[in-house]
Amino acid sequence: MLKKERQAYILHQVNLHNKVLSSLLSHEIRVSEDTIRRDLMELSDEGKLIKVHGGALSHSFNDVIYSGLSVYSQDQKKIIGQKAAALIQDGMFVLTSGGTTIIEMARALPPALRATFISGSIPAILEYMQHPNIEVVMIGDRVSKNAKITIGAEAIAKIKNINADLCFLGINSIDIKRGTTENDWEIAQLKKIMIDSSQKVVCCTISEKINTLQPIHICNLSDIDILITELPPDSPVLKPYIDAGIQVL
Amino acid sequence: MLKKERQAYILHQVNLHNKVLSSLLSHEIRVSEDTIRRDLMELSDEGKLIKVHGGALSHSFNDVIYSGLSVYSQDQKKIIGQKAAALIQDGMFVLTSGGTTIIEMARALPPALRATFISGSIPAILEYMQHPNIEVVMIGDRVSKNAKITIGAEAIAKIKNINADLCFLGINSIDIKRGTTENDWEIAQLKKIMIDSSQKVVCCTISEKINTLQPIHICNLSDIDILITELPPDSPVLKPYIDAGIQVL
DNA sequence: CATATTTATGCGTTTTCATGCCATATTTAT
DNA sequence: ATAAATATGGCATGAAAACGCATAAATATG
Repeated sequence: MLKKERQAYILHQVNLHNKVLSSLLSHEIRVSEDTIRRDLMELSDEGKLIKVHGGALSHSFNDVIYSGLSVYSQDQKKIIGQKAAALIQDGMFVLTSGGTTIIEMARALPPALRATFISGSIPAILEYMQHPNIEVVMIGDRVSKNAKITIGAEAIAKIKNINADLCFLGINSIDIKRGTTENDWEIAQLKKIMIDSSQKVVCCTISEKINTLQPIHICNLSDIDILITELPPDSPVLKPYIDAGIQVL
Repeated sequence: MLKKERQAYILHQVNLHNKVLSSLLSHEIRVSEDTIRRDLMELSDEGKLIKVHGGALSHSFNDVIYSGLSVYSQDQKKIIGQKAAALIQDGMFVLTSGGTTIIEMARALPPALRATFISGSIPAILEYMQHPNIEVVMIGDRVSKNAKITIGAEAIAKIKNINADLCFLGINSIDIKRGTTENDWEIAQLKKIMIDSSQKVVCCTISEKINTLQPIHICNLSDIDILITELPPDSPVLKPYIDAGIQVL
């Protein structure tokens, strides 16, 4: 069998099944795995497939995943994300909302971390999926196209059954008197339940949302354990929250 | 034998078999391999074939096998997507698996369509979310990073409670004897349940996957109502499936 | 017709290519 | 953490190609 023939066959298989395994091909074509690997390498160099450990993937296969997410990462949110990620330890069950700060948290997770992340937010789930070692659980229900999160009775019931170690909420408003507030009723319900279902509640927000209000109440300051912003904890604007018994990072 | 004769013979062989081996030709025509090589070189210079190490290939070989497939199969899938999308009517509840054909179906949905789509496939959900009028429901559970789909007991239980009008399955193997098969156990389970939970079952696949087998059984042909490929329904390869009582589009 | 000249072919030698094998990293899964 | 699978780079080997050269047949030339 000619080299080109073999490569054509491989390419055919890749396009057919979206993936090939070196070991399988080697056995099938009866050449050494070295040869297969060299072939895959060449085809990969020519851009005809994507080489991965153990075999190769078709290009169209991998395209799918990178489609939906183009969050412009602000430095402030990156800082918040890093502080938040540092709280998570191996083995934890972590419940999270959606939002850009949460996405940044997901990106800041150390690769070695082994934990379970539970969320109804599709962008968040997409980020968690990139991580090599964390277990990802999606809360199902009706999908809100705006918020890109699953909402509804089903989702709420599901979250109620969870007992998480940590809950990360990206919030849009926090106020010393009224606590955190929302402008979407369904999402407010979800966040309330998430708070109830977690041992510790962490709120993440950029500082400009501090001392702002929205119509729908989520929780009081007393329900919040940790508040994360991009500011250093001794910033004056955070003082009232520390005084209210919240740990500020 | 004259040189021209020899070259004509070689060319004939190339066009007939899509490939020739220098060694074989040399033996066949009883000239030295050098001569064959020189012939191949000349023919290659004239653009009549493609010289490779060990022999030569016909042009059509490269055209068909190489450049064709990746783009071609995308087009094929678009055709499938359109046929599939045409089956859906306002008000329907539609259960779908993941896979590239399903994605194309999602893209082919008419903007005015009002229906409810239920799936555990994240790429599929992302597509459905782009649509202005359809309701999207996500099946929750553990996320399989490979398949980008939610899998597990929870997901299965959820699907069991659904009674959908239509079920679209992107399948990787269908065979006249064994029906449809899978190589992932969890996904096979999901597909089985989806079939049980739907009035009508539609299988979508490019024709290359017809009459192929994989290890895990999903369902028999009798469970399938409609089969969609990129081929016209009267293609010979589809005949056995029509005879088996499947509606082929 | 004798003899250059071109063309086609084969042969040996040297290079290059394709492939397998192995020892050692690296990655992945358990 | 550990075992299994996979990757990497070097090396050996046989097969194919390239190159130069010799030869012989075909063709041209005076």
